[in-house]
Amino acid sequence: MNGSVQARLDEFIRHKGLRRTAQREVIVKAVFSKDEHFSAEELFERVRMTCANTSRATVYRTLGLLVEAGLLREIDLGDDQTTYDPNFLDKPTHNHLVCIDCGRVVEFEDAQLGELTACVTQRLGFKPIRQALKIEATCEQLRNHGRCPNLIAARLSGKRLRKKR
Amino acid sequence: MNGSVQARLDEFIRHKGLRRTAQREVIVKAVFSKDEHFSAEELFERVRMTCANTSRATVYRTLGLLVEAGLLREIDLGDDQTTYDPNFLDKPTHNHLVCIDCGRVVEFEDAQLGELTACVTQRLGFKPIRQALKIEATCEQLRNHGRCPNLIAARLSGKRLRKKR
DNA sequence: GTTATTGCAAATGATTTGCACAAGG
DNA sequence: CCTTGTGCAAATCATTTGCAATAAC
Repeated sequence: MNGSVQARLDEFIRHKGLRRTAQREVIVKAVFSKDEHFSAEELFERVRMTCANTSRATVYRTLGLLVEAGLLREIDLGDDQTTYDPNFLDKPTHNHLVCIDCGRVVEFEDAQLGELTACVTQRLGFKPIRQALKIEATCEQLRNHGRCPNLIAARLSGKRLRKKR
Repeated sequence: MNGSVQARLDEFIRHKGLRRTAQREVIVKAVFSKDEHFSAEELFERVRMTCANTSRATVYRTLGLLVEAGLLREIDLGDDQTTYDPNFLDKPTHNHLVCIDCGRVVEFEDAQLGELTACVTQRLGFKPIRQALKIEATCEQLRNHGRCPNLIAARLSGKRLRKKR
């Protein structure tokens, strides 16, 4: 899959008359090396481990490029920084549940949901392009027991804790 | 309705051992005088028309208070500033469609949607607290004719244009 | 050789905060 | 009075941008 991403980015780059660079390659690898959500700063740190000479500015610029190319999506988790989600290539229509207790993010897909929003959108006179559902919820495990080690969530993908300023 | 908001805020203020002030009253009036979405800056300007001596800081602080009291909701419209939505008292479960062409925001309610997300949430082992669905779409009118004076949208509420930086 | 790209540091812009003064209860 | 609220200006902090140097093609 990683390879396919590179290919699709190359295509995009060629199409727009842009250029392949070492930095972009490193950054793309870092972005798609995990299925975790991340912030620009976190990505910057991850990139720095591999390639010491890559600037924050280039990370930001490349993120913009990936989003424009449709390979990466910005999502809103309710905090002050933009979160990036690399999983839309695999699951183009997934949505997010955020645990208010621990901040864990659970991705889920639901076919009915897509149909429903398509319906609503057309009824209003529009053509649906994309949708984002964010559910905020509390963890049942936490209420019943002490902690929030939600097993289901652990099995699913996104599981990053986030701090509000 | 405006009166009821003041009453609910007073209750909240008393409960928390806070104080009623002229500024808070002015700001609350400005917030709930229209059903339009707004940014902190826009509200600040609106408040300034009535009451010249109210600072931006107080506007921000009061917005925080209203959100905490559950009278006002922050929503994400995809731009860089927080948008506030005063319509959740009347329509506690409404969601938003954003027209990509013109930035217009249309509010809509859908009972099925609520049931569906409640279902999904429980299936994942959580207790739903709140949800936010944002649909991004293009205007059919625009594609067929020249402009985007979508009649349906005009009839519904939120209709503020927003600028990306 | 052109033209896009990068790194750096400075700029931006929304939001927050420290503090001395004002005002609610 | 005692504590919370306010205005002001300065501080934050994520993100963007101008620019000279560097590297694709």
